[in-house]
Amino acid sequence: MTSLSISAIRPFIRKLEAFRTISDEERSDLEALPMQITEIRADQDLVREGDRPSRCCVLLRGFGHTYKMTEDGKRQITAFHVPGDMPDLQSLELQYLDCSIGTCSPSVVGFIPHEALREICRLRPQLAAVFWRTTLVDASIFREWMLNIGRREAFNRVAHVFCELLVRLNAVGLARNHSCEMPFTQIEFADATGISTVHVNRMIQDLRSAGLIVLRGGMLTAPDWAGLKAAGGFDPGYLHMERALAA
Amino acid sequence: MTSLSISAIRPFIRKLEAFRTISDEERSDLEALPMQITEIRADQDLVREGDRPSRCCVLLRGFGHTYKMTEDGKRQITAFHVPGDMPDLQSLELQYLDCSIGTCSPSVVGFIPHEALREICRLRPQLAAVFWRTTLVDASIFREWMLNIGRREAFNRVAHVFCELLVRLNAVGLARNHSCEMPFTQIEFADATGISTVHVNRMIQDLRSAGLIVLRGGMLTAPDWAGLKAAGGFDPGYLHMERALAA
DNA sequence: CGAGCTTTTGATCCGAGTCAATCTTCGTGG
DNA sequence: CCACGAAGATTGACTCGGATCAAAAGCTCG
Repeated sequence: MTSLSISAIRPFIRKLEAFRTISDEERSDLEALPMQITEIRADQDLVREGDRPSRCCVLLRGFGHTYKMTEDGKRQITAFHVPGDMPDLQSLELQYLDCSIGTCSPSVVGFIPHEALREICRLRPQLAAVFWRTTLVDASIFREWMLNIGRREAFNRVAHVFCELLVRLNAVGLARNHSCEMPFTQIEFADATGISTVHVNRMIQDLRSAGLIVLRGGMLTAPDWAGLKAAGGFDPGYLHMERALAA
Repeated sequence: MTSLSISAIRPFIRKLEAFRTISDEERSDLEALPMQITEIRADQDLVREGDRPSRCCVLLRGFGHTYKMTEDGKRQITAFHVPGDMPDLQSLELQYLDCSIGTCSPSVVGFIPHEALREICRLRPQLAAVFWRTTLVDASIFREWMLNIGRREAFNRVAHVFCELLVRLNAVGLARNHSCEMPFTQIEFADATGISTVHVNRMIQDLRSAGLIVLRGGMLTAPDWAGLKAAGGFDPGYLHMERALAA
């Protein structure tokens, strides 16, 4: 169990290291966190809007998303999650969950009791600061998504989402040569970009015929990275990954 | 100067108290923060995307907004700011500013050096947690705005924004009887909701003729609060203001 | 092999954008 | 106190990006 968790949480440590060096002592404290590690099927909710969780999730393998629904049943995905992400870290400080979080692919998720996280934050204020920082980066991504959804055309929106996922996956070692796993459905891209499924499909085909993406069998490749970035109006600054991008 | 700042920072304390009781010691530490208080005209940028500030702003009087621009010059407002808000608190942890922040009306702004904020966070971890919490609430608001922009019709979007502003202003004592100051222009509402100015104008007129709002001379009133909430699909849970709403 | 998803395609429609002009407001200077 | 100019609010006419509807074609997996 212990050895399993130590290797399993590697994406988690890697994600934190995208923002700041993690010392050996910090690393061993992180590895010592009590964590219940569970395999979870695709399309399962981990938590739901209105919950008052007493633990946080860490996505260790697989992909997920955060979403909200309007009163009349329309869904907006507010974030995609990749390995290493703590999608509900906010629940440590905010009792009430204002959104739902689910898996998009078969996943491995670690659950850490709030208590244990509070303890490690108390003992290691530097780690608390890194956790804070990850939530601030999430907020920065939300701002960029608002710009994307509110002020870019459909074609550019979809390109932007692909750019972001490639860069974020690259930061946790899950992309190479502008190529990565991409298990999200077009329905999910539609709900993330605020357009309809049919139109997402058309934009993806336009991106294909422009030679900007290859998307087949759950894999995405960007044969023309500069072109894709230009199409998405993508500037990675908002991801605050100086360290990871420099590497 | 000291007495000026102590009374001037009242909205700041009040905002924090919307989320948690502030003890007397915490309050006096907050009042002792070195703060340069400045009057600023309307439509001035406080900070710009790309800056690396060494201080944080507190909006003490007046209204502001955070915004980002696309490469081709379209603006998305990602947040409105009311007295008490710290619109760039994130800069304490994230070097690079990923958005611009400006005033919308004549304002009074306090500037607090990062150093001083880091010091108070070190001495009073409980206050650090409250600061973290305010940034998490901001993120929650971003998620709700994404839902608003991505999945609600123009009429409902505009209603939602009015609901949120009424509740937030009420929380800092700046609204009564569902009525508050409302200095934002229709251009700003357009850039906040992701629609065009012309269409915002039409939606506002629809809201008026539906008897849901009275908007004149920089004042907003909601004669039919339940109706406006219904129109906006507004549920204040995402504001995480149990304390303020209960009061 | 068939059921149930996704993805794709085509046809049609509508919410909202754009353009252009006019009307208000409001602050400023004479 | 009033004329003037600038910015915001309003209105109308026209256009278009993207939604909706419906159906067909691929995939995946029990």
